[in-house]
Amino acid sequence: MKTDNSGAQETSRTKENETKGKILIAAKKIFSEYPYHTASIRMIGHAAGINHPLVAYYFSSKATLFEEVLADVCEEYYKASINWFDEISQMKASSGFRLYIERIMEFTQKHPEAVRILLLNMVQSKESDAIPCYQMLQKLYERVIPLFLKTTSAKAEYHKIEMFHHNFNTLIANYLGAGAYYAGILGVDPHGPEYQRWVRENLVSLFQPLLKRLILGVNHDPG
Amino acid sequence: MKTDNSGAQETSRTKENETKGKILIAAKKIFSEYPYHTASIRMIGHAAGINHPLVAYYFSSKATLFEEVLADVCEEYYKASINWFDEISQMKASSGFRLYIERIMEFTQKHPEAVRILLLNMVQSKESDAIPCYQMLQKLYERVIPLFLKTTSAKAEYHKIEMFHHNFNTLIANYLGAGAYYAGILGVDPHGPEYQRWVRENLVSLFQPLLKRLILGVNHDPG
DNA sequence: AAGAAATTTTAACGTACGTTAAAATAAATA
DNA sequence: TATTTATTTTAACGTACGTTAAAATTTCTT
Repeated sequence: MKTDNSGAQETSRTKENETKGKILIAAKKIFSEYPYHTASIRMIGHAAGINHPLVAYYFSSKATLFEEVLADVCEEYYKASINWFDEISQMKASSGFRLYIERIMEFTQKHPEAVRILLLNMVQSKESDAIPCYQMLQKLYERVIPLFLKTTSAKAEYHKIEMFHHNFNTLIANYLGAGAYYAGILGVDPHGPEYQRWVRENLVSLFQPLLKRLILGVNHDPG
Repeated sequence: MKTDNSGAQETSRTKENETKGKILIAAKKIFSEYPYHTASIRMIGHAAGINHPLVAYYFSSKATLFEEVLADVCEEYYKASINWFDEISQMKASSGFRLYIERIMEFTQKHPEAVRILLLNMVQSKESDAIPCYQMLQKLYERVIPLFLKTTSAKAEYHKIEMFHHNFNTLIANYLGAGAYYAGILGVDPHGPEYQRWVRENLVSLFQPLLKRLILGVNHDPG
């Protein structure tokens, strides 16, 4: 049995946690490579180096495993976000924004799972066969808005800030999560510095001016 | 046999074309609801009201059928684009852009297939199990850039115009193709006028100022 | 109307899926 | 050490997949 985790023996839980951990790591990898309905327990078992029915011993179903992975990567992303905003809180808007983009790009290169899982499962087919925990995907970026508000003390109406946020996160998610698509069009290597530079320059030049106006609360474009 | 289509009898091809047409319509629907590897010949057969092996009688493989559907929707989109640019060619930039967005939104509401197929298959898992005709997806929007250049006589460097184009098309594809995701976050109906208004207002306010500068060839933000 | 050709149906192939059950092994307890 | 418990392996279930082959049916040609 794997219930009853209350205190006492520590060594006894080692084996279980080891295997469960291996499964979670493998599942994170597979679910960030294939959409939920294409990713399979067998792939995950193979990636974890175990027999696939062992997955069922630790997770009651595929949906449960997916939920746990999703909660993991969302939390990981949220905690990183807190750090980024903390780091730029004393900087001026323009340089702070540049650094924020730098951080989010570094992070996504190291931990592409959140953004990939989002892109792979965002487009729903039918309500009936929706992926588990769809709301968690919807909250992935949404939770960051309060951090933005607190750090920047932006004066613009919430409506405008929300738009900015969706635009920025949608673009960065696509450019970093579907790099092969865009880099292919641009004719560069999706993992090379050229593409990274393109994404950075693009996002900065598009959003930097807008961000300034959001923070000041200026309504219209001055051009 | 279904080869030998050379002239002469017209009536003899009726039945074949009818069924083939039904399959193409059904395939377009299914491929725009499910990613390539999740969509199935059986689903398509069911949607077309025929036995699924009959699909194999008209299309040599699932990949071939997908390619034909993809070529169809891409051509449909490209032809529509020509009309939009034609319509706005004599207008001033700001009102022309508004109308362009209006047209692209109308079109996508009526023909969501291109944008949905793009979003559903854009994120590649492995080169090994890539979806067929991935390049066609990559060319979907790219082909429109020359139309933009010709119509607007934009003065900015190609690099900047290309960025604008990817940003605009990525956002509109996501907002229109994954409406359930964003409308869910915003708390509105993805098919209602509220959401449509949000997308329109958002895109216009983000890209309108930038477009003006692209056409004039001004390099930096005046804010 | 008879025969040939095109179209549709039925049946089946090998493979993969998520999940369950039971057997086999490893670890902990007494 | 004996035995109970936890973990892992093996085998199997029912279902769905793309594709092929062979029958059955419809349509066209003569």
